[in-house]
Amino acid sequence: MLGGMAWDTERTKRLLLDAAVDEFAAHGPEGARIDRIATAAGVNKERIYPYFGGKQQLFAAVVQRELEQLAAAVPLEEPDGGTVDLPEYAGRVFDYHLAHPHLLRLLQWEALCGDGSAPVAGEGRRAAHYAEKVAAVSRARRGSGGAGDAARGEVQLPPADLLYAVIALAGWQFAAPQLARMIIGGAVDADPAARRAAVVDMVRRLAL
Amino acid sequence: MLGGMAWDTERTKRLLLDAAVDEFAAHGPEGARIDRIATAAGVNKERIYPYFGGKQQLFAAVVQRELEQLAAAVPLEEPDGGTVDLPEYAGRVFDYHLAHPHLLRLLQWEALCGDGSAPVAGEGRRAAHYAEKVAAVSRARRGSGGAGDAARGEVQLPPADLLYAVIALAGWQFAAPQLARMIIGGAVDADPAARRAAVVDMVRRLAL
DNA sequence: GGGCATTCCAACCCGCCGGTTGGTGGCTTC
DNA sequence: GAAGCCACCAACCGGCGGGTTGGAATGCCC
Repeated sequence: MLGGMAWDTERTKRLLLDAAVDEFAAHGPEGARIDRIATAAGVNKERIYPYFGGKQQLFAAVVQRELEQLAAAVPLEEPDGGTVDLPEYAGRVFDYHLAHPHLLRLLQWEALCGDGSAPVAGEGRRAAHYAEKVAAVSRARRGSGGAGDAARGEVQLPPADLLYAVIALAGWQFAAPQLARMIIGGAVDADPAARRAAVVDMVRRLAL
Repeated sequence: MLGGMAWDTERTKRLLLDAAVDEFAAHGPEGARIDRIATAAGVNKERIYPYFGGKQQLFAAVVQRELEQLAAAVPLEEPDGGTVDLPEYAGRVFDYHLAHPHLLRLLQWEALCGDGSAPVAGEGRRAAHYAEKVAAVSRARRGSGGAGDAARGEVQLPPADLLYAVIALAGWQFAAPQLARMIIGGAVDADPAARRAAVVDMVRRLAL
């Protein structure tokens, strides 16, 4: 039609996926409406079925693509040459969630709708990804362990717990904004920089 | 009929609420089915409308009741005279989530289904409740602030941030079990005591 | 016994929504 | 031009599910 360029099936699929990300993130696999996705994409809804098979498969495709984009946007190795600043990393995780609120919502829908104990799609790859991050944290901390803290009788937190804390502290206020709003007083949207600074500060204290 | 005791409207309402908790926690306000709730309660579904008004109101009633139960079961102030042990409080929050997985799921559904910025049902009371907790934390810390930490140039974390951290650290592994499983290696179910200890330890470090 | 409220049962209405189908026209390839 | 795929449009189907209604049984109060 007005877009003119027919014959580009990849573009059609991409338009559908783009619209589906918004719709699924907003309403979840149950509440999402096929018609809304098609309308938002500027594509007829029937196109979904030859390309993806149905609503559930479209949701799976959306989650998969978002995870791939995450893996591409957040590389394992630090680009600046190997030094790992964990509090700053927490800040970047916060930034990512702030800029891409879809991902966490999709993961929450996945957690809520799926069986809690059953492995999710692509769990193997994703677990390996996190194991790599834990290893990176462990590597980075081995050198930076201050003797002063050791003198205080403190034992460092296990790297996995630390990574868990980073993700929880950075992510919780996006996952449960109504709680964060009621506790903090202002929403995340009110002053993102302050929230980011708080997360960075908390991780800094934990990483001692 | 078989229950015999008709005429006990409170009992009927309670039966409906009990069944609704399970149904809503499992499927959310959209995916929940009125018929399933009524059947599980052993009550006819029409009873819902005179008592609660509809599906959404029933969901709100369920959330409210569960929150009241949490507040009653996990007080912040020690009953033995007002001392506040924040790490231990985090541990008790963890215990509560472990024993009552419904609550956090309900809050997640609420967060996902509701408009992110619009106030949720009963937000005023709930916000006041959290403000009270923040005040208690603030009161408790004023005395315990170690001079040693001040000598190190450390400023204490704001009480609200601290309470936020407690709730986030204790709750995240129940809210996103698949992430926790992939990061930590074992699920929460595998070794709850270890996870609890980790949460308590992290809060202890933050509360310094 | 006569009102009145509560509950059960059993349909029923109606809108929504996932998915399908048939027809038309355009673009590409041969 | 003929064949074939791609996309649009429009209508349609069928089931599901929230919510409603009417009728009958039962217990409470006067």
